Amino acid sequence: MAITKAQLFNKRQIRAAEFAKAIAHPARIAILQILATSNACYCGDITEELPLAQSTVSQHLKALKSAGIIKGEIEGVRTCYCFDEENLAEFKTVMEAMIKEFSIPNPTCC
Amino acid sequence: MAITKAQLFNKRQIRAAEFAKAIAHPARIAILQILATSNACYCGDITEELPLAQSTVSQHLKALKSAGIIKGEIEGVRTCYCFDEENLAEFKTVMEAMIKEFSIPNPTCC
DNA sequence: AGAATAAATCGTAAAATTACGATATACGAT
DNA sequence: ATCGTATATCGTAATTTTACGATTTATTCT
Repeated sequence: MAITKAQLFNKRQIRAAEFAKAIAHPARIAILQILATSNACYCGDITEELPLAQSTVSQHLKALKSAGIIKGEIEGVRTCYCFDEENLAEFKTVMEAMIKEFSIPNPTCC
Repeated sequence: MAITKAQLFNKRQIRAAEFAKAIAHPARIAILQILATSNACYCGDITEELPLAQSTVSQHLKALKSAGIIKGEIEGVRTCYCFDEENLAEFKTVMEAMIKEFSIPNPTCC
């Protein structure tokens, strides 16, 4: 983009956007669902359940980890991915706060 | 991107990702907060409250409208933007369902 | 009809995202 | 030490996003 003005928004807005961006792709939602509902937690197992290449899944996992939604525990040659419960709580708080905020009916307009 | 495989994910995943993408930018979250808490609802008024050009705000409004989170009612020379309550309910449902889904502790791993 | 105003769209450029295959890295087993 | 396996990273290409100013469109007012 021509100019980046993200720094002109507040931290809450930036964090919420970050979380939203993390789940702004069907593949990442699918990965999170796999983590939540199946017992797959290795990149390889997750890749098997998805129509994507291993490198692509690894990339998506990295994105989820960067946002803090998941964490990766190295287990020898592989990495076990699972939800980062602490940050997941923050995710919930941020998202629910936003949902709540948007639900305030504005009486002055429309 | 080289190949698009979005069609290989299910509708719920795609819809959730769409909603998430809509709020995946601080400016769009700020716009929604302005809509929710101030009585600004015209592109011009919203632009005044943000460090962005009118055309940029208009673009963000379009993205929010495309996702269905807001709607625009033409009022003569201007357009009054407000939440699309029906879709906002869907947004809430989808997001809350996802949050809930991710909260199921996986007993088999990590 | 013409001027003023608000919003949308166009054109453009920079950056980010997404995907893949190929390669590198890291670890366990032999 | 070497081999095999799992994951991460690199390199690349296509697409999308983001931003801006300039222009167009649409409507109201004079």
